[in-house]
Amino acid sequence: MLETIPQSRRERRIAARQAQILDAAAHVFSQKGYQNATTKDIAEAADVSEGTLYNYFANKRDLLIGVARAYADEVITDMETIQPEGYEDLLAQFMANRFRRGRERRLFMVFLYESRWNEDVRQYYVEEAMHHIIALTEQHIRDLIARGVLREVDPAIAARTMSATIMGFAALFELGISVNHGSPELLGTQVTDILWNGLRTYGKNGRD
Amino acid sequence: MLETIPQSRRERRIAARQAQILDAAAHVFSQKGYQNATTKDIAEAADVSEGTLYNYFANKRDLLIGVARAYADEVITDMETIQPEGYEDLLAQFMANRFRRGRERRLFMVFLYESRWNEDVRQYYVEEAMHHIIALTEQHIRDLIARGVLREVDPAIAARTMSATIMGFAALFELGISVNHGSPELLGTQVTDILWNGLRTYGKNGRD
Amino acid sequence: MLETIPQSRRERRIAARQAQILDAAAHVFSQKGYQNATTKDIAEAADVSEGTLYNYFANKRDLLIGVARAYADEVITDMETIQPEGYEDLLAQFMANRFRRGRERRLFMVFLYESRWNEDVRQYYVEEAMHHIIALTEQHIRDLIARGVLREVDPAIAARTMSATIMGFAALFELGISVNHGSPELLGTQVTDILWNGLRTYGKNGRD
Amino acid sequence: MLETIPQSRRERRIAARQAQILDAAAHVFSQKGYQNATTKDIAEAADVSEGTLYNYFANKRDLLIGVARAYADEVITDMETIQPEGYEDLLAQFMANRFRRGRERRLFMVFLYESRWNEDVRQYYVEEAMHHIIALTEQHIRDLIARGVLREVDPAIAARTMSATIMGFAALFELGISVNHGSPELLGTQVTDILWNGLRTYGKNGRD
DNA sequence: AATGAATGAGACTTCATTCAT
DNA sequence: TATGAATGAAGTCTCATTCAT
Repeated sequence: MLETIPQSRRERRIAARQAQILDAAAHVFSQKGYQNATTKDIAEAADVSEGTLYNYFANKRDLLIGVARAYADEVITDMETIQPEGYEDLLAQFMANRFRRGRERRLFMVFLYESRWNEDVRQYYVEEAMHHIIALTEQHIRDLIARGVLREVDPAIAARTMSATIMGFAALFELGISVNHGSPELLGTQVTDILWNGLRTYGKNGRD
Repeated sequence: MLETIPQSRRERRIAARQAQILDAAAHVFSQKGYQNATTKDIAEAADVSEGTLYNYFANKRDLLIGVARAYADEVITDMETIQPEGYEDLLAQFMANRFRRGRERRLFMVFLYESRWNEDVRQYYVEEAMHHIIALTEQHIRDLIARGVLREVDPAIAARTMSATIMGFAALFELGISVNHGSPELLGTQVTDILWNGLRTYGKNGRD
Repeated sequence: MLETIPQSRRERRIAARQAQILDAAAHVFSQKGYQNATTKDIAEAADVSEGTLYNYFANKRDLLIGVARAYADEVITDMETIQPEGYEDLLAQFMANRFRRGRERRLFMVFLYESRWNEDVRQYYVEEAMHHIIALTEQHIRDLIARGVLREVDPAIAARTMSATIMGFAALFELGISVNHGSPELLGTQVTDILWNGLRTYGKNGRD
Repeated sequence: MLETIPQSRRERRIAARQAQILDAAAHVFSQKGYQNATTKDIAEAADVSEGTLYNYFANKRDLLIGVARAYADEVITDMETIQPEGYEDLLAQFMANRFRRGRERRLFMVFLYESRWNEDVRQYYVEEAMHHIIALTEQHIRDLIARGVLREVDPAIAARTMSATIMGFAALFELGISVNHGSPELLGTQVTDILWNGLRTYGKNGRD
């Protein structure tokens, strides 16, 4: 809630240092996961000493929470800036934005996993980011149904199905399981096609 | 008769003890994840000493591999015993079988995550189980397309979409994100409905 | 002091089993040293179970002592059977007998080392075998001096010098430090030549 | 000036701490041998925590190598500083320098033994130190033969005989086998006398 | 008497965290 | 504020020894 621009030079320096450390932590976590990452790794990546980490974050877990929070903010912003006209390729755009970069996919996996053992990660990542995304998606779907674009599915179910499919594909990508001849973008289009056909009405957008 | 069932009392005792330890390990891993689980935890859950673990498994990683292998076998058997007549609710049945129990869902998440850091888990779980499942699904879809039940989607894409959606829902469940008024079975049905509609043809099974 | 021939079949069987285990232990100790050798190694080499070892020997240390005692007996017997006429090549013969086989050299090193940490090994190997050998050598030297063959060195010093040189060469051999063009036998001859020249008188055997 | 002496205070502190730990390790290894020594022992002797050991050495084996290397350096320096005029009592001086202190003798035994199981100890101690010593000795002997002081023995054999005798005496000392009425210095003189007589010519230095 | 699975003490090692400089 | 050496709790793993079969 203190999301204002830091006034003093001191505050700006602190914020910059925090961001520098968080970025390093995100990098290391995405490469090694939370447990395998050492504070030494993170300090080296951030080009500070280990001791300095503890001047900005209470402990290693706090670093993970910081990364999760930043990631959640980014996801929400990303989601909200997708233009309403793009309803049909909502998934495609979101997938492209989120999972084009391996680092984002891997971080996503880390949060997904660690939120089971870490209440705060769950708080920041799951509660805030994912619920937010799902709520937005649900609203979109509700609108589309009202406008007759989509058939009358349960919007809650539909929104969760979309999220689940996206998450699942991120995992498949990370596991190296994917169609060999498809780029991320092409894949996104094809997946969207299937889900979209599962959801839409068949008056105006009949099969070709 | 001589192949599958251990002959001597000694061999039976060893197999039983191995199973006992693997079961304990599966339990602990599903509760704590791999890294948070200690060999002490597992030994206590198996009601043996820590040293005994090492009479049956080379190291902690080997325990995880053992659990993954057993899980993979189970998944494949499960998949193969689903009756062909149940094509339409293939997903529903599989989801119900696999993810009705929280322990299975949680183990699935553990394997999904650990396979990134552990080549053997990837080998046993991803390579053998998931590829197998996807291949089977792909074949089912191919058949259904040939019989005109499904429209002409790319079977590879479709099979992966199904897997991704199932995996994603397992994750959502674990995260506590799901429709509050739905049982796993009802959920499965609804999800299936969406995907099914995204895949089927619209001649005989047109919308009502 | 019970060095009689076992009467009953039972006693003979016990003695045979003990010998079998001791031989295995000697083999393993010579290959791996005492600390690196495991009771499992020894049991496998002896083709018995680990438990059986403990029916014949109180503990692992007791196995080492048993091997040391047997080795000491052998050394003493060996030493005593060298013919008196062979005075001049006493060293050569003894070196050849003792250290021709790598196993003997390596066991020697093991006893030498372990006797520092193990009072019983010191007792059986050092006290009994080495003191015996040195005493015998000393007596030989005393005789040779009395007969005018050797010059009037201190027999105690001379005997210890001989032992030290032999031991040292065994070590050099094990370390792989030796003259590349010499066989053990040739080496023995040359070493003997040097020591012998250091000890003998120069009336009848003057330099040529 | 910039090479041998650490510049900064930090580097000096690190070097001092390393030396402190190595000294403690040398002490413990000489008392207990390598295998019997625990990292706990060494940490206590160095008056640091066990964890601190691992800030300076990768593992226990690395500590042994560090001690061996320091010892080897010391031996070589020692050997090289013995004055050429002292040819005749080369052994006596070297023995006195090396083995007057029990700790040196015991460490020597530890390296001798452990180099069989530890490639790096062999590298640092045997390859570098012992080969060096033997080569130097061989050269000395070669010179003495050329100058007619020693008779025409094989210099390689003679050098190895000297080394072997010294090593053997170190072992005898450790085993408590030695002439009871002799000091190390007197012993050294007597041993030298024997070897010397075994090597020298008999023109100018004939027996009296 | 023989077996070998079970035991558990204790070894080595890692690493998040602290704190003197 | 920054540093990074020191810490020590806690983890994994080994292996001599025991004991029920």
